[in-house]
Amino acid sequence: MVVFAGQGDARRSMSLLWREGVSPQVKSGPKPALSVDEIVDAAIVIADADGMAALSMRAVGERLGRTAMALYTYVPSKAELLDLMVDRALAEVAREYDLGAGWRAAATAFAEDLWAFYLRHPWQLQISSARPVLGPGEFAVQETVLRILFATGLPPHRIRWVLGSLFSLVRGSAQIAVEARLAARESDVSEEEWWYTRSGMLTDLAPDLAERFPMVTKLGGMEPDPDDHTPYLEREARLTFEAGIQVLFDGVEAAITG
Amino acid sequence: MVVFAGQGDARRSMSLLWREGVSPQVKSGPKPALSVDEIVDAAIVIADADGMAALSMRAVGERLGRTAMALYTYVPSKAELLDLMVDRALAEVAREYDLGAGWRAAATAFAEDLWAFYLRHPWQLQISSARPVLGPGEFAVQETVLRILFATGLPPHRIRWVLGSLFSLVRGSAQIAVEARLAARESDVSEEEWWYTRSGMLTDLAPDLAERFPMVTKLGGMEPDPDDHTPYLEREARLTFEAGIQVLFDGVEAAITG
DNA sequence: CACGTTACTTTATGCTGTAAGGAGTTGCAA
DNA sequence: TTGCAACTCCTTACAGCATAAAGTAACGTG
Repeated sequence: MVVFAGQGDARRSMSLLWREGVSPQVKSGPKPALSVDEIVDAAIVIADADGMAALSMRAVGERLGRTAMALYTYVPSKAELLDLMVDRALAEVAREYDLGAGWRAAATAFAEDLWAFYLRHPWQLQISSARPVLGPGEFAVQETVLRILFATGLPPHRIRWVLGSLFSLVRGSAQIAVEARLAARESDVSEEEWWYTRSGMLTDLAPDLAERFPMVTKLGGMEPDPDDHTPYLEREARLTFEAGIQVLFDGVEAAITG
Repeated sequence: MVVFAGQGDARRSMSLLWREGVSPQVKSGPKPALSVDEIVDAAIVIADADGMAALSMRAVGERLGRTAMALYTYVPSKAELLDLMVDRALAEVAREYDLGAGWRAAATAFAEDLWAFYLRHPWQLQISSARPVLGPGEFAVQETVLRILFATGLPPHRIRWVLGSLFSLVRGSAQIAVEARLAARESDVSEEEWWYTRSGMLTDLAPDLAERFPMVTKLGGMEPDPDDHTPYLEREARLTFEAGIQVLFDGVEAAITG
């Protein structure tokens, strides 16, 4: 199910997000052996490697040689930890795109990087983007893409939907690619096996499939490319991504000239 | 976190999905007081009303006056129940679209209906579309949209990415709208309050925001429309949806003539 | 050296999905 | 008619989850 970021206690969450360069006040008591950053990093490592389902407070604690409860000294709750994960990961997205070759080249490069980012951090796609985290990482990404999009010369109200569509297309197609991988691993069944088994059962259970759904049949299924051993769904997702942003950018060009 | 459909035992799941018109064999033992359909319907009601987080086997059982374990007589596990929910809900999507006014009008109407469907059943967006359920409902929806898209005259390999982009755009924008609502309810904070609180804290924590992120500032935030009291994010999502599919369909037209 | 503050642990609570086993009901065969 | 197998449904139990509450140990400052 979807995880909502931005659900924890607002003030605590936000001050953790924007804690950049806060002078560590001298305090009594034992020295903290951990740090928020260490915890967030550990959580990201777990989520990257084993998926969101494996991300428990116990797991993060264990990875740092602590109990789950030890984390609560640093982080108010799991919700805030998720916020911090999201924003910290976003910080690694590139910020500088050369606009010398035009906005379209830069926008395409950005979309590529964002796609790669989601493949590196699949769990990002499982976190709702409706309630933004409003951390420095997220702002930086927005700033980056907006600098490119404003180079089109379009007014803000147009930029907004371009932004929305761009993220929808990248997230949507990346999700297919990512979940194809995740699902394969979670169920210990490769994509090929899965499809093979399922289509066999389908012809058993609904032998009239081709007549009932002629268009689906006409579209055809996986035709493996002997030269490309990327799993089918992932390749399909990739093609959708490329074609999708092309069409979007064509639309932007039309809006500019029209 | 994302829920994977299609993860349960393949054979059992598929035969439940395609059980249409299976003759109920005479069996010994007490008459079943429930049915798979009743269970699936109850689960959908719960998910519609209270969200995926509230959908537990105990909750479904309770709604039917049974214990959680009673459900396991009808359904092998929660994973299969999710498959059945997905496919059954999809069955309510309209199937007949008039192609008399051209593919574009029909495709737009379909996109509208799909958007409305996701707003009616927000939990659908929380289920991965990477591993399709392969049930009759899903096939019917695919058949419906493909009948429209094949009316463009484009070859299958082009239809595929149009299909993918269409679903990405609809799902992506619907997700924003839907999660804006969900998050508001889950946190007992209205969208306006949430934004107000957050932006207040932002100016406290990062007073140089406007200088650091000039483009974000330039894009502007929520400008409430005095005539339209739809929440901001939902309105924004709606605009993205409309503009997104327009651009997509423009691209399709270009592909046809070009 | 005592005391307050802080880091961290243990224990406990109420959720979750579901395995295991038992009770009760029904239809068919002997 | 009786016995039995098949079936529905229940209770109990378990592991794993987030996290509240309370306790212990370490540390800096008075």
